[in-house]
Amino acid sequence: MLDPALLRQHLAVTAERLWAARGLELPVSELEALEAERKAVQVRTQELQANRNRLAKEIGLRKGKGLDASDLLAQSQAIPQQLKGAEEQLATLQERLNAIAMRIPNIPHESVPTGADETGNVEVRRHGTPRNFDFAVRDHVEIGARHGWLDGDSGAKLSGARFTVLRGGVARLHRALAQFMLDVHTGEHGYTEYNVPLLVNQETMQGTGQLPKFEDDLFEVPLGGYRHLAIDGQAQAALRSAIMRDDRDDALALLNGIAGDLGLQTLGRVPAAMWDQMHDSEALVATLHRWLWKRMYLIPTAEVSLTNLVRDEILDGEALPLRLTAHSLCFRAEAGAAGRDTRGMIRQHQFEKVELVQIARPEQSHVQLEEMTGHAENILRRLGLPFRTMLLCSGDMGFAAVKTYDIEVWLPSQGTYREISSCSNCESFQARRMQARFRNAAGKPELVHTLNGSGVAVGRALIAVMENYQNADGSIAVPEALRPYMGGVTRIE
RNA sequence: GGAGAGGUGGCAGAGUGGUCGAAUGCGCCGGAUUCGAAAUCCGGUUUACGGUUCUACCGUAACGUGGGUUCGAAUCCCACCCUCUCCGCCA
Repeated sequence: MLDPALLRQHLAVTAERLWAARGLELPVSELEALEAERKAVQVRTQELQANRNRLAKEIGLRKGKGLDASDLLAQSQAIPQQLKGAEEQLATLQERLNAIAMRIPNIPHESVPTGADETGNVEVRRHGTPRNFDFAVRDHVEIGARHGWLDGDSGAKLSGARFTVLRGGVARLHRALAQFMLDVHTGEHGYTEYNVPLLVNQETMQGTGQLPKFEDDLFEVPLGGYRHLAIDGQAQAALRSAIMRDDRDDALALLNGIAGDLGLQTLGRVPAAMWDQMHDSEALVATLHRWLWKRMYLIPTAEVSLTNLVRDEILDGEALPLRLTAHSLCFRAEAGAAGRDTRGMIRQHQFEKVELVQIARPEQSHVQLEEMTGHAENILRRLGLPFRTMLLCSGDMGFAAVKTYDIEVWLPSQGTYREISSCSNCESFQARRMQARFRNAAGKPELVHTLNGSGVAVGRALIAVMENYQNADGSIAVPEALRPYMGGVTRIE
Protein backbone atom coordinates (compact mmCIF):
# COMPACT_ATOMS: atom_id res chain seq x y z
CA MET A 1 0.00 0.00 0.00
CA LEU A 2 1.18 3.48 -0.83
CA ASP A 3 1.63 6.06 1.87
CA PRO A 4 -1.88 7.48 2.43
CA ALA A 5 -0.36 10.96 2.34
CA LEU A 6 0.35 10.43 -1.36
CA LEU A 7 -3.33 9.86 -1.99
CA ARG A 8 -4.38 12.86 0.08
CA GLN A 9 -1.90 15.70 -0.17
CA HIS A 10 -0.21 14.72 -3.42
CA LEU A 11 -2.92 12.99 -5.37
CA ALA A 12 -2.32 14.73 -8.71
CA VAL A 13 1.41 14.02 -8.73
CA THR A 14 0.86 10.43 -7.63
CA ALA A 15 -1.69 9.84 -10.38
CA GLU A 16 0.74 11.26 -12.94
CA ARG A 17 3.58 9.04 -11.78
CA LEU A 18 1.44 5.91 -11.83
CA TRP A 19 0.20 6.75 -15.30
CA ALA A 20 3.69 7.40 -16.63
CA ALA A 21 5.24 4.33 -15.01
CA ARG A 22 2.55 1.69 -15.21
CA GLY A 23 -0.13 3.05 -17.51
CA LEU A 24 -2.53 3.02 -14.58
CA GLU A 25 -5.32 5.53 -14.30
CA LEU A 26 -6.22 6.51 -10.76
CA PRO A 27 -9.84 7.40 -10.09
CA VAL A 28 -8.80 10.87 -9.02
CA SER A 29 -12.14 12.59 -8.71
CA GLU A 30 -13.66 9.65 -6.87
CA LEU A 31 -10.76 9.60 -4.44
CA GLU A 32 -11.01 13.33 -3.88
CA ALA A 33 -14.72 13.17 -3.20
CA LEU A 34 -14.45 10.17 -0.87
CA GLU A 35 -11.55 11.76 0.95
CA ALA A 36 -13.35 15.06 1.49
CA GLU A 37 -16.37 13.22 2.81
CA ARG A 38 -14.27 10.99 5.00
CA LYS A 39 -12.65 13.99 6.60
CA ALA A 40 -15.95 15.67 7.37
CA VAL A 41 -17.59 12.50 8.66
CA GLN A 42 -14.61 11.53 10.76
CA VAL A 43 -14.46 14.91 12.44
CA ARG A 44 -18.18 14.78 13.17
CA THR A 45 -17.95 11.22 14.49
CA GLN A 46 -15.10 12.06 16.79
CA GLU A 47 -16.92 15.12 18.08
CA LEU A 48 -19.94 13.00 18.94
CA GLN A 49 -17.69 10.47 20.65
CA ALA A 50 -15.95 13.19 22.64
CA ASN A 51 -19.32 14.57 23.68
CA ARG A 52 -20.54 11.14 24.75
CA ASN A 53 -17.40 10.54 26.76
CA ARG A 54 -17.62 13.91 28.48
CA LEU A 55 -21.25 13.40 29.54
CA ALA A 56 -20.75 9.80 30.60
CA LYS A 57 -17.76 10.74 32.72
CA GLU A 58 -19.70 13.56 34.39
CA ILE A 59 -22.62 11.24 35.11
CA GLY A 60 -20.25 8.77 36.68
CA LEU A 61 -18.71 11.50 38.83
CA ARG A 62 -22.07 12.73 40.09
CA LYS A 63 -23.38 9.26 40.80
CA GLY A 64 -20.22 8.50 42.67
CA LYS A 65 -20.99 11.41 44.95
CA GLY A 66 -24.64 10.40 45.21
CA LEU A 67 -25.81 13.44 43.27
CA ASP A 68 -28.65 13.62 40.79
CA ALA A 69 -27.68 13.31 37.14
CA SER A 70 -31.03 13.09 35.44
CA ASP A 71 -30.47 16.28 33.40
CA LEU A 72 -27.25 14.89 31.95
CA LEU A 73 -28.88 11.53 31.34
CA ALA A 74 -31.59 13.26 29.36
CA GLN A 75 -28.97 15.06 27.30
CA SER A 76 -27.20 11.79 26.60
CA GLN A 77 -30.22 9.83 25.40
CA ALA A 78 -30.00 10.91 21.76
CA ILE A 79 -26.28 10.44 21.26
CA PRO A 80 -26.03 6.68 20.67
CA GLN A 81 -28.37 6.82 17.72
CA GLN A 82 -26.62 9.78 16.07
CA LEU A 83 -23.30 8.13 16.73
CA LYS A 84 -24.36 4.83 15.24
CA GLY A 85 -25.25 6.51 11.97
CA ALA A 86 -22.03 8.51 11.85
CA GLU A 87 -19.86 5.50 12.70
CA GLU A 88 -21.48 3.38 10.03
CA GLN A 89 -21.06 6.11 7.47
CA LEU A 90 -17.41 6.50 8.40
CA ALA A 91 -16.77 2.77 8.29
CA THR A 92 -18.31 2.56 4.83
CA LEU A 93 -16.21 5.45 3.55
CA GLN A 94 -13.03 4.00 4.98
CA GLU A 95 -13.89 0.66 3.45
CA ARG A 96 -14.32 2.20 0.04
CA LEU A 97 -11.13 4.22 0.29
CA ASN A 98 -9.24 1.23 1.55
CA ALA A 99 -10.56 -1.00 -1.21
CA ILE A 100 -9.15 1.43 -3.76
CA ALA A 101 -5.86 1.95 -1.93
CA MET A 102 -5.25 -1.79 -1.55
CA ARG A 103 -5.41 -2.22 -5.32
CA ILE A 104 -2.99 0.54 -6.27
CA PRO A 105 0.46 -0.79 -7.19
CA ASN A 106 3.75 0.57 -5.93
CA ILE A 107 5.52 3.49 -7.62
CA PRO A 108 8.83 2.49 -9.26
CA HIS A 109 12.15 3.72 -7.94
CA GLU A 110 13.78 6.60 -9.82
CA SER A 111 16.52 4.28 -11.09
CA VAL A 112 13.96 2.13 -12.92
CA PRO A 113 13.69 2.71 -16.70
CA THR A 114 10.26 3.65 -17.98
CA GLY A 115 8.72 1.17 -20.34
CA ALA A 116 5.47 -0.53 -21.19
CA ASP A 117 6.46 -4.20 -21.27
CA GLU A 118 9.40 -6.62 -21.20
CA THR A 119 10.91 -5.02 -24.30
CA GLY A 120 11.82 -2.06 -22.08
CA ASN A 121 13.94 -4.15 -19.71
CA VAL A 122 17.64 -3.43 -19.55
CA GLU A 123 20.39 -6.01 -19.39
CA VAL A 124 22.80 -5.06 -16.62
CA ARG A 125 25.23 -7.96 -16.80
CA ARG A 126 25.85 -11.34 -18.30
CA HIS A 127 27.83 -14.31 -17.02
CA GLY A 128 29.10 -17.47 -18.68
CA THR A 129 29.15 -18.50 -22.30
CA PRO A 130 26.53 -20.81 -23.76
CA ARG A 131 28.11 -24.12 -24.61
CA ASN A 132 28.64 -25.23 -28.23
CA PHE A 133 27.01 -28.58 -28.82
CA ASP A 134 28.43 -30.90 -31.47
CA PHE A 135 25.14 -32.80 -31.62
CA ALA A 136 21.49 -31.93 -31.97
CA VAL A 137 20.37 -30.33 -28.72
CA ARG A 138 17.34 -31.87 -27.06
CA ASP A 139 15.01 -29.97 -24.80
CA HIS A 140 14.29 -31.15 -21.27
CA VAL A 141 11.09 -32.86 -22.37
CA GLU A 142 12.94 -35.08 -24.82
CA ILE A 143 15.80 -35.78 -22.44
CA GLY A 144 13.33 -36.57 -19.67
CA ALA A 145 11.09 -38.78 -21.77
CA ARG A 146 13.76 -41.29 -22.78
CA HIS A 147 14.12 -42.81 -19.34
CA GLY A 148 10.86 -41.71 -17.82
CA TRP A 149 12.66 -39.07 -15.78
CA LEU A 150 10.10 -36.41 -16.56
CA ASP A 151 6.61 -37.81 -16.96
CA GLY A 152 4.05 -35.26 -18.05
CA ASP A 153 1.49 -37.91 -18.96
CA SER A 154 1.46 -39.26 -15.43
CA GLY A 155 1.21 -35.72 -14.12
CA ALA A 156 -1.80 -35.16 -16.32
CA LYS A 157 -3.36 -38.45 -15.24
CA LEU A 158 -2.96 -37.70 -11.56
CA SER A 159 -3.78 -34.01 -11.62
CA GLY A 160 -4.15 -32.45 -15.05
CA ALA A 161 -2.23 -30.03 -17.21
CA ARG A 162 0.82 -28.30 -15.77
CA PHE A 163 1.83 -31.15 -13.47
CA THR A 164 4.87 -33.36 -13.93
CA VAL A 165 6.08 -36.51 -12.21
CA LEU A 166 9.86 -36.75 -11.67
CA ARG A 167 11.55 -40.12 -11.40
CA GLY A 168 14.88 -41.70 -10.55
CA GLY A 169 18.09 -39.74 -10.95
CA VAL A 170 16.32 -36.60 -12.10
CA ALA A 171 14.04 -36.63 -9.06
CA ARG A 172 17.17 -36.87 -6.98
CA LEU A 173 18.86 -34.11 -8.94
CA HIS A 174 15.85 -31.91 -8.23
CA ARG A 175 16.19 -32.60 -4.52
CA ALA A 176 19.95 -32.03 -4.68
CA LEU A 177 19.43 -28.61 -6.24
CA ALA A 178 17.18 -27.47 -3.41
CA GLN A 179 19.59 -28.79 -0.77
CA PHE A 180 22.54 -27.15 -2.44
CA MET A 181 20.85 -23.77 -2.68
CA LEU A 182 19.76 -23.82 0.95
CA ASP A 183 23.24 -24.77 2.09
CA VAL A 184 24.85 -21.95 0.13
CA HIS A 185 22.43 -19.33 1.42
CA THR A 186 22.63 -20.43 5.04
CA GLY A 187 26.32 -21.30 5.04
CA GLU A 188 27.77 -18.51 2.91
CA HIS A 189 25.21 -15.75 2.54
CA GLY A 190 24.09 -15.42 6.14
CA TYR A 191 20.46 -16.47 5.83
CA THR A 192 18.53 -18.32 8.50
CA GLU A 193 16.67 -21.36 7.28
CA TYR A 194 12.92 -21.59 7.82
CA ASN A 195 10.27 -24.15 7.13
CA VAL A 196 6.96 -22.38 6.72
CA PRO A 197 3.26 -23.11 6.24
CA LEU A 198 2.12 -23.48 2.64
CA LEU A 199 -1.48 -22.83 3.56
CA VAL A 200 -2.07 -19.32 4.87
CA ASN A 201 -4.98 -17.09 5.79
CA GLN A 202 -6.37 -14.01 4.12
CA GLU A 203 -4.53 -11.46 6.27
CA THR A 204 -1.23 -13.04 5.29
CA MET A 205 -2.07 -12.84 1.59
CA GLN A 206 -3.05 -9.21 2.02
CA GLY A 207 0.19 -8.43 3.79
CA THR A 208 2.37 -9.20 0.79
CA GLY A 209 -0.12 -7.92 -1.78
CA GLN A 210 -1.54 -11.11 -3.37
CA LEU A 211 -4.95 -10.09 -2.06
CA PRO A 212 -7.30 -8.50 -2.74
CA LYS A 213 -6.29 -7.87 -6.33
CA PHE A 214 -4.87 -11.18 -7.51
CA GLU A 215 -7.26 -13.71 -6.08
CA ASP A 216 -7.57 -15.44 -9.47
CA ASP A 217 -3.90 -16.40 -9.42
CA LEU A 218 -4.27 -18.31 -6.17
CA PHE A 219 -5.54 -21.74 -5.21
CA GLU A 220 -7.96 -21.52 -2.34
CA VAL A 221 -9.04 -24.20 0.06
CA PRO A 222 -12.38 -24.05 1.86
CA LEU A 223 -11.84 -24.37 5.59
CA GLY A 224 -13.87 -27.09 7.23
CA GLY A 225 -14.58 -28.71 3.88
CA TYR A 226 -17.48 -28.32 1.55
CA ARG A 227 -20.28 -28.69 4.08
CA HIS A 228 -20.18 -24.92 4.39
CA LEU A 229 -21.33 -24.75 0.79
CA ALA A 230 -24.90 -25.56 1.69
CA ILE A 231 -26.98 -22.41 2.01
CA ASP A 232 -30.62 -22.87 2.87
CA GLY A 233 -32.95 -22.06 -0.04
CA GLN A 234 -35.54 -20.28 2.07
CA ALA A 235 -32.97 -18.06 3.73
CA GLN A 236 -31.64 -17.25 0.28
CA ALA A 237 -35.06 -16.25 -1.02
CA ALA A 238 -35.72 -14.07 2.02
CA LEU A 239 -32.37 -12.39 1.61
CA ARG A 240 -32.97 -11.78 -2.05
CA SER A 241 -36.24 -10.09 -1.19
CA ALA A 242 -34.58 -7.90 1.46
CA ILE A 243 -31.97 -6.83 -1.07
CA MET A 244 -34.66 -5.93 -3.61
CA ARG A 245 -36.44 -3.85 -0.99
CA ASP A 246 -33.08 -2.25 -0.17
CA ASP A 247 -33.69 -3.12 3.49
CA ARG A 248 -30.21 -3.24 4.98
CA ASP A 249 -31.20 -4.13 8.52
CA ASP A 250 -33.31 -7.04 7.39
CA ALA A 251 -30.57 -8.20 5.02
CA LEU A 252 -28.06 -8.05 7.85
CA ALA A 253 -30.26 -10.13 10.15
CA LEU A 254 -30.74 -12.73 7.44
CA LEU A 255 -27.03 -12.78 6.64
CA ASN A 256 -26.20 -13.33 10.27
CA GLY A 257 -28.69 -16.17 10.36
CA ILE A 258 -26.90 -17.80 7.45
CA ALA A 259 -23.50 -17.16 8.97
CA GLY A 260 -24.69 -18.69 12.23
CA ASP A 261 -25.94 -21.81 10.43
CA LEU A 262 -22.56 -22.15 8.76
CA GLY A 263 -20.75 -21.78 12.07
CA LEU A 264 -19.22 -18.47 11.06
CA GLN A 265 -18.71 -15.20 12.85
CA THR A 266 -21.65 -12.84 12.51
CA LEU A 267 -21.41 -9.38 10.96
CA GLY A 268 -22.11 -6.05 12.62
CA ARG A 269 -22.86 -4.40 9.34
CA VAL A 270 -22.88 -5.40 5.70
CA PRO A 271 -19.55 -4.42 4.14
CA ALA A 272 -20.00 -1.84 1.42
CA ALA A 273 -18.45 -3.98 -1.30
CA MET A 274 -20.58 -6.98 -0.32
CA TRP A 275 -23.76 -4.92 -0.46
CA ASP A 276 -22.81 -3.60 -3.90
CA GLN A 277 -22.14 -7.11 -5.13
CA MET A 278 -25.35 -8.54 -3.78
CA HIS A 279 -27.21 -5.73 -5.45
CA ASP A 280 -25.54 -6.06 -8.81
CA SER A 281 -25.24 -9.79 -9.10
CA GLU A 282 -27.85 -12.39 -9.92
CA ALA A 283 -25.50 -15.00 -8.53
CA LEU A 284 -26.41 -14.47 -4.90
CA VAL A 285 -25.11 -17.80 -3.69
CA ALA A 286 -21.75 -17.24 -5.33
CA THR A 287 -21.54 -13.83 -3.70
CA LEU A 288 -22.43 -15.29 -0.31
CA HIS A 289 -19.79 -17.96 -0.66
CA ARG A 290 -17.26 -15.36 -1.57
CA TRP A 291 -17.94 -13.34 1.54
CA LEU A 292 -18.94 -15.88 4.13
CA TRP A 293 -16.67 -18.80 3.41
CA LYS A 294 -13.69 -19.23 5.55
CA ARG A 295 -10.88 -20.29 3.32
CA MET A 296 -7.16 -20.59 3.21
CA TYR A 297 -4.83 -20.04 0.32
CA LEU A 298 -1.91 -22.05 -1.02
CA ILE A 299 1.13 -19.81 -1.18
CA PRO A 300 2.34 -18.86 -4.66
CA THR A 301 5.81 -18.28 -3.15
CA ALA A 302 7.43 -18.63 0.27
CA GLU A 303 7.85 -14.85 0.15
CA VAL A 304 4.32 -14.75 1.51
CA SER A 305 5.04 -16.84 4.59
CA LEU A 306 8.51 -15.53 5.26
CA THR A 307 7.69 -11.84 4.90
CA ASN A 308 4.58 -12.08 7.04
CA LEU A 309 6.66 -13.41 9.91
CA VAL A 310 7.32 -9.76 10.80
CA ARG A 311 3.70 -8.68 10.43
CA ASP A 312 2.53 -6.60 13.42
CA GLU A 313 6.01 -6.65 14.91
CA ILE A 314 8.24 -3.84 16.07
CA LEU A 315 11.76 -5.11 15.48
CA ASP A 316 14.99 -4.14 17.11
CA GLY A 317 16.70 -1.81 14.64
CA GLU A 318 20.10 -3.24 15.57
CA ALA A 319 19.06 -6.68 14.36
CA LEU A 320 18.39 -5.50 10.79
CA PRO A 321 18.72 -6.59 8.13
CA LEU A 322 17.09 -9.95 8.75
CA ARG A 323 17.92 -12.57 6.15
CA LEU A 324 15.46 -15.44 5.85
CA THR A 325 15.37 -18.37 3.47
CA ALA A 326 13.08 -21.32 2.92
CA HIS A 327 12.68 -24.14 0.47
CA SER A 328 8.99 -24.57 -0.26
CA LEU A 329 6.37 -25.73 -2.65
CA CYS A 330 4.62 -22.96 -4.56
CA PHE A 331 1.18 -23.10 -6.11
CA ARG A 332 -0.06 -20.89 -8.90
CA ALA A 333 -3.34 -21.03 -10.75
CA GLU A 334 -1.70 -19.47 -13.84
CA ALA A 335 -5.10 -18.06 -14.71
CA GLY A 336 -3.74 -15.49 -17.17
CA ALA A 337 -1.21 -17.77 -18.81
CA ALA A 338 -3.45 -20.08 -20.82
CA GLY A 339 -1.48 -21.50 -23.73
CA ARG A 340 1.87 -20.15 -22.57
CA ASP A 341 4.76 -22.54 -21.91
CA THR A 342 2.50 -25.55 -22.15
CA ARG A 343 5.36 -27.86 -23.14
CA GLY A 344 7.46 -29.37 -20.38
CA MET A 345 7.79 -28.17 -16.82
CA ILE A 346 8.64 -24.50 -17.30
CA ARG A 347 5.28 -23.33 -16.04
CA GLN A 348 3.60 -25.62 -13.52
CA HIS A 349 0.72 -25.27 -11.08
CA GLN A 350 2.98 -26.71 -8.42
CA PHE A 351 6.71 -26.15 -8.23
CA GLU A 352 9.51 -25.76 -5.74
CA LYS A 353 11.58 -22.74 -4.97
CA VAL A 354 14.21 -21.61 -2.52
CA GLU A 355 13.17 -18.14 -1.49
CA LEU A 356 15.23 -15.30 -0.05
CA VAL A 357 13.66 -12.56 2.06
CA GLN A 358 15.32 -9.59 3.70
CA ILE A 359 13.86 -7.18 6.21
CA ALA A 360 15.93 -4.01 5.99
CA ARG A 361 16.29 -0.50 7.29
CA PRO A 362 15.03 1.99 4.69
CA GLU A 363 18.40 3.58 4.04
CA GLN A 364 19.96 0.16 3.43
CA SER A 365 17.35 -1.52 1.32
CA HIS A 366 18.69 -0.71 -2.13
CA VAL A 367 22.14 -1.91 -1.17
CA GLN A 368 20.51 -5.05 0.17
CA LEU A 369 18.73 -5.58 -3.15
CA GLU A 370 22.05 -5.58 -4.99
CA GLU A 371 23.43 -7.98 -2.42
CA MET A 372 20.48 -10.33 -2.64
CA THR A 373 20.54 -10.36 -6.43
CA GLY A 374 24.19 -11.34 -6.12
CA HIS A 375 23.21 -14.22 -3.82
CA ALA A 376 20.82 -15.60 -6.42
CA GLU A 377 23.37 -15.13 -9.22
CA ASN A 378 25.90 -16.95 -7.12
CA ILE A 379 23.82 -20.12 -7.24
CA LEU A 380 23.89 -20.10 -11.04
CA ARG A 381 27.59 -19.31 -11.05
CA ARG A 382 28.29 -22.26 -8.81
CA LEU A 383 26.17 -24.50 -11.01
CA GLY A 384 28.06 -23.32 -14.09
CA LEU A 385 24.90 -22.07 -15.80
CA PRO A 386 25.11 -19.06 -18.15
CA PHE A 387 22.78 -16.25 -17.20
CA ARG A 388 22.04 -12.60 -17.66
CA THR A 389 20.58 -10.13 -15.21
CA MET A 390 17.85 -7.76 -16.33
CA LEU A 391 16.67 -4.58 -14.67
CA LEU A 392 12.92 -4.60 -15.21
CA CYS A 393 11.31 -1.51 -16.65
CA SER A 394 8.40 0.18 -14.92
CA GLY A 395 5.70 -1.56 -16.91
CA ASP A 396 7.01 -5.09 -16.38
CA MET A 397 7.36 -4.98 -12.61
CA GLY A 398 5.13 -6.72 -10.11
CA PHE A 399 2.49 -5.03 -8.01
CA ALA A 400 4.46 -4.52 -4.81
CA ALA A 401 7.95 -3.77 -6.11
CA VAL A 402 9.75 -0.46 -6.57
CA LYS A 403 12.65 -2.14 -8.32
CA THR A 404 13.19 -5.64 -9.66
CA TYR A 405 16.04 -7.60 -11.18
CA ASP A 406 15.18 -10.73 -13.11
CA ILE A 407 17.87 -13.32 -13.55
CA GLU A 408 17.51 -15.33 -16.73
CA VAL A 409 19.24 -18.64 -17.33
CA TRP A 410 20.37 -19.90 -20.71
CA LEU A 411 18.19 -22.65 -22.19
CA PRO A 412 19.98 -24.18 -25.20
CA SER A 413 16.82 -25.77 -26.58
CA GLN A 414 15.15 -22.39 -26.85
CA GLY A 415 18.34 -20.53 -27.73
CA THR A 416 17.37 -17.86 -25.25
CA TYR A 417 17.48 -16.80 -21.63
CA ARG A 418 14.49 -17.64 -19.42
CA GLU A 419 13.56 -16.22 -16.05
CA ILE A 420 14.79 -18.30 -13.13
CA SER A 421 14.81 -15.68 -10.40
CA SER A 422 13.22 -12.37 -9.61
CA CYS A 423 14.62 -10.12 -6.89
CA SER A 424 12.60 -7.14 -5.70
CA ASN A 425 12.70 -4.32 -3.23
CA CYS A 426 9.20 -3.44 -2.07
CA GLU A 427 10.42 -0.66 0.22
CA SER A 428 7.59 0.09 2.69
CA PHE A 429 4.73 -1.10 0.45
CA GLN A 430 4.29 -4.48 2.10
CA ALA A 431 5.47 -3.25 5.49
CA ARG A 432 2.66 -0.70 5.57
CA ARG A 433 0.07 -3.37 4.85
CA MET A 434 1.63 -5.59 7.48
CA GLN A 435 2.46 -2.92 10.05
CA ALA A 436 5.99 -4.30 10.13
CA ARG A 437 8.23 -1.78 11.84
CA PHE A 438 11.48 -1.28 13.65
CA ARG A 439 12.50 1.18 16.35
CA ASN A 440 14.68 3.85 14.75
CA ALA A 441 17.46 5.92 16.29
CA ALA A 442 14.92 8.39 17.65
CA GLY A 443 13.14 5.51 19.38
CA LYS A 444 10.11 5.86 17.11
CA PRO A 445 8.54 2.94 15.24
CA GLU A 446 9.25 3.20 11.53
CA LEU A 447 8.19 0.95 8.66
CA VAL A 448 10.82 -1.54 7.53
CA HIS A 449 11.64 -2.21 3.90
CA THR A 450 11.00 -5.72 2.61
CA LEU A 451 12.87 -7.51 -0.14
CA ASN A 452 12.34 -10.88 -1.71
CA GLY A 453 14.05 -12.92 -4.35
CA SER A 454 14.12 -16.42 -5.73
CA GLY A 455 17.31 -18.11 -4.87
CA VAL A 456 16.39 -19.80 -7.24
CA ALA A 457 13.40 -21.63 -8.77
CA VAL A 458 14.21 -25.31 -8.35
CA GLY A 459 12.17 -26.72 -11.22
CA ARG A 460 13.59 -24.27 -13.71
CA ALA A 461 17.08 -24.88 -12.39
CA LEU A 462 16.52 -28.57 -13.02
CA ILE A 463 15.52 -27.84 -16.61
CA ALA A 464 18.57 -25.64 -17.06
CA VAL A 465 20.91 -28.31 -15.71
CA MET A 466 19.31 -31.04 -17.82
CA GLU A 467 19.62 -29.00 -21.00
CA ASN A 468 23.01 -27.39 -20.43
CA TYR A 469 24.64 -30.56 -19.12
CA GLN A 470 23.16 -33.02 -21.61
CA ASN A 471 25.38 -35.45 -23.48
CA ALA A 472 25.06 -36.85 -26.98
CA ASP A 473 23.99 -40.24 -25.62
CA GLY A 474 21.06 -38.73 -23.72
CA SER A 475 22.71 -38.82 -20.30
CA ILE A 476 23.12 -35.82 -18.05
CA ALA A 477 26.39 -34.78 -16.40
CA VAL A 478 26.00 -33.79 -12.76
CA PRO A 479 27.45 -30.32 -12.07
CA GLU A 480 30.42 -30.41 -9.75
CA ALA A 481 28.63 -28.49 -7.03
CA LEU A 482 25.79 -31.01 -6.84
CA ARG A 483 27.86 -34.18 -6.65
CA PRO A 484 28.08 -34.20 -2.85
CA TYR A 485 24.28 -34.18 -2.84
CA MET A 486 24.12 -37.04 -5.36
CA GLY A 487 26.18 -39.56 -3.47
CA GLY A 488 29.14 -38.78 -5.68
CA VAL A 489 27.29 -39.67 -8.89
CA THR A 490 28.77 -37.76 -11.84
CA ARG A 491 26.33 -38.78 -14.53
CA ILE A 492 22.66 -39.60 -14.71
CA GLU A 493 21.93 -42.22 -17.32
C1' G B 1 -13.97 -35.00 17.69
C1' G B 2 -15.25 -34.88 23.49
C1' A B 3 -14.36 -32.35 28.42
C1' G B 4 -12.22 -28.32 31.00
C1' A B 5 -9.26 -23.69 31.65
C1' G B 6 -7.80 -19.26 29.60
C1' G B 7 -6.69 -14.87 26.10
C1' U B 8 -5.29 -7.51 29.59
C1' G B 9 0.72 -2.88 28.08
C1' G B 10 7.98 -5.56 26.34
C1' C B 11 7.09 -9.67 30.21
C1' A B 12 4.48 -11.31 34.74
C1' G B 13 -0.11 -10.10 36.64
C1' A B 14 -4.52 -7.15 39.17
C1' G B 15 -8.95 -5.23 37.72
C1' U B 16 -16.40 -8.17 37.27
C1' G B 17 -20.52 -1.41 34.94
C1' G B 18 -18.49 4.99 35.96
C1' U B 19 -12.46 10.16 37.32
C1' C B 20 -9.41 2.64 33.89
C1' G B 21 -5.20 3.60 28.61
C1' A B 22 -5.66 0.54 32.73
C1' A B 23 -2.86 -1.06 39.84
C1' U B 24 1.56 -3.58 41.23
C1' G B 25 6.13 -6.08 40.15
C1' C B 26 10.00 -7.02 36.55
C1' G B 27 12.42 -4.99 32.39
C1' C B 28 13.93 -0.54 29.81
C1' C B 29 15.34 5.00 29.63
C1' G B 30 16.78 9.50 32.37
C1' G B 31 18.28 11.66 37.06
C1' A B 32 20.04 11.56 42.34
C1' U B 33 23.55 9.02 45.48
C1' U B 34 28.89 6.74 44.57
C1' C B 35 35.89 7.36 43.10
C1' G B 36 33.11 3.70 40.12
C1' A B 37 29.54 -0.20 40.49
C1' A B 38 25.71 -2.90 43.14
C1' A B 39 21.78 -1.62 46.24
C1' U B 40 18.49 2.41 47.18
C1' C B 41 15.53 6.74 45.92
C1' C B 42 12.98 10.09 42.23
C1' G B 43 10.90 10.66 37.37
C1' G B 44 9.67 8.62 32.69
C1' U B 45 8.32 4.38 29.58
C1' U B 46 2.05 1.57 24.17
C1' U B 47 0.26 2.01 19.38
C1' A B 48 -2.84 3.56 15.37
C1' C B 49 -5.83 7.23 13.24
C1' G B 50 -7.62 12.24 12.71
C1' G B 51 -7.50 17.67 13.38
C1' U B 52 -4.65 21.93 13.81
C1' U B 53 -1.49 27.46 14.83
C1' C B 54 2.47 20.57 12.46
C1' U B 55 10.00 18.59 15.63
C1' A B 56 4.29 20.83 19.56
C1' C B 57 -0.71 20.64 21.01
C1' C B 58 -5.80 18.73 20.95
C1' G B 59 -9.13 14.74 19.96
C1' U B 60 -10.66 9.64 18.78
C1' A B 61 -9.83 4.45 18.93
C1' A B 62 -7.55 -0.04 20.87
C1' C B 63 -7.87 -5.02 27.19
C1' G B 64 -8.13 -12.03 21.20
C1' U B 65 -11.89 -10.63 16.84
C1' G B 66 -16.78 -8.96 15.42
C1' G B 67 -21.42 -7.56 17.22
C1' G B 68 -25.20 -6.45 21.22
C1' U B 69 -27.11 -4.16 25.92
C1' U B 70 -26.20 0.80 28.38
C1' C B 71 -25.95 7.81 29.24
C1' G B 72 -21.26 4.91 30.09
C1' A B 73 -18.16 -1.79 28.80
C1' A B 74 -11.54 -4.57 30.03
C1' U B 75 -15.87 -5.67 33.24
C1' C B 76 -22.60 -7.97 31.35
C1' C B 77 -24.77 -10.87 26.75
C1' C B 78 -24.04 -13.43 21.78
C1' A B 79 -21.03 -15.38 17.88
C1' C B 80 -16.33 -16.47 16.10
C1' C B 81 -10.86 -17.10 16.46
C1' C B 82 -6.67 -18.66 19.11
C1' U B 83 -3.77 -20.96 23.24
C1' C B 84 -3.17 -24.57 27.16
C1' U B 85 -4.53 -29.37 29.87
C1' C B 86 -6.85 -34.25 29.71
C1' C B 87 -9.29 -38.06 26.55
C1' G B 88 -10.04 -40.03 21.50
C1' C B 89 -8.09 -40.26 16.46
C1' C B 90 -3.91 -39.59 13.31
C1' A B 91 1.35 -38.36 9.74
